[in-house]
Amino acid sequence: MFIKLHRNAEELIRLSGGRATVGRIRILSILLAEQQAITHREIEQRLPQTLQLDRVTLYRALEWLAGKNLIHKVTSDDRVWRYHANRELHSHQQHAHFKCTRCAQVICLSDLPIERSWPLPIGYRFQEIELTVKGLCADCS
Amino acid sequence: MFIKLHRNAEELIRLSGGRATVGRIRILSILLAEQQAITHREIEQRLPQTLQLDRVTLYRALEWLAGKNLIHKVTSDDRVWRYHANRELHSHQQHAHFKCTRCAQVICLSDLPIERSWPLPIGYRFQEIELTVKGLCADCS
DNA sequence: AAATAAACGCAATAACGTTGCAATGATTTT
DNA sequence: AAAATCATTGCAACGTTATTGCGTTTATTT
Ligand SMILES: [Mn+2]
Ligand SMILES: [Mn+2]
Ligand SMILES: [Zn+2]
Ligand SMILES: [Zn+2]
Repeated sequence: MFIKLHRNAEELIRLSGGRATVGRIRILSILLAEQQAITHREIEQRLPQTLQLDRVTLYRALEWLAGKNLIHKVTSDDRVWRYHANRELHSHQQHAHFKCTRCAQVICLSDLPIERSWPLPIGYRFQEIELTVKGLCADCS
Repeated sequence: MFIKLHRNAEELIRLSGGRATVGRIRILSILLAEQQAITHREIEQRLPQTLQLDRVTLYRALEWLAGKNLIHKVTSDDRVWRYHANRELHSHQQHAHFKCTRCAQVICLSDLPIERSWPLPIGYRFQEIELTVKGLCADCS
């Protein structure tokens, strides 16, 4: 299972035209294995003891993966970025996220596509939308 | 005009059961005079030279005002809080915000009420929604 | 005017993320 | 297989936003 993700991750990285380093592969594998959007810290914790990366390296790898559209970043009111792998659905379609106000977990609401346009004042140009539903997750409610 | 806001601010503060300090009054006045949501820094800049408050005091005053529902905080992808006075419309109705991706200005889309509920996975409980439309403002587009 | 508790200012601290630069290592070329 | 190349890494320092502790000040009540 995880080995498969690992290979998949490596291929995705190569196809994006970047160097397939152990770090990048591992990070992307972790994100592919995860269903929720997780923080930099959480990714760090999921890295095996045998492969601890520097904080900075992790940040840079994530930035690179996001730039290649292999993952996306989710903003949040706690000022912490969360990262999530781009499944087929995600990559070219905007979607909403849910954040638990108690345990802070963030999930993708993949089945919640957002209309592309939105009524704005005159002269304003629409680019994208960021939507976070807040509440209690199943465990916390 | 501004003196009126000043009185209004003072009254709102007293009605909320807090001490009407010069700082709080001034801060709320500034937010009442502003149509966009502005940052801590921007509020600081709008304070008169004769009344420069400590950063911490400003943060605490804003927190207090938000707790009393006289203002609301807007989260953003630049990790900076923006603050906006609660007009009648705002206080009891959720609304969306717009952020310019070029000049970073944030405005309230007051006329864009959001449905109270939202379809969530089983077991999840809805509390509130945070919606930011991003794009270019009239000046930047 | 005195008493009281809330609010303030200052300094230190926390958290998240970024930048510069020399060392390393993945990939290509020979 | 070895050498060359340059993207990537690790480390240390830095930047920004926001928070906490604590002694002092001040708005409000008595
Ligand atoms: Mn997502
Ligand atoms: Mn608003
Ligand atoms: Zn939860
Ligand atoms: Zn703009």
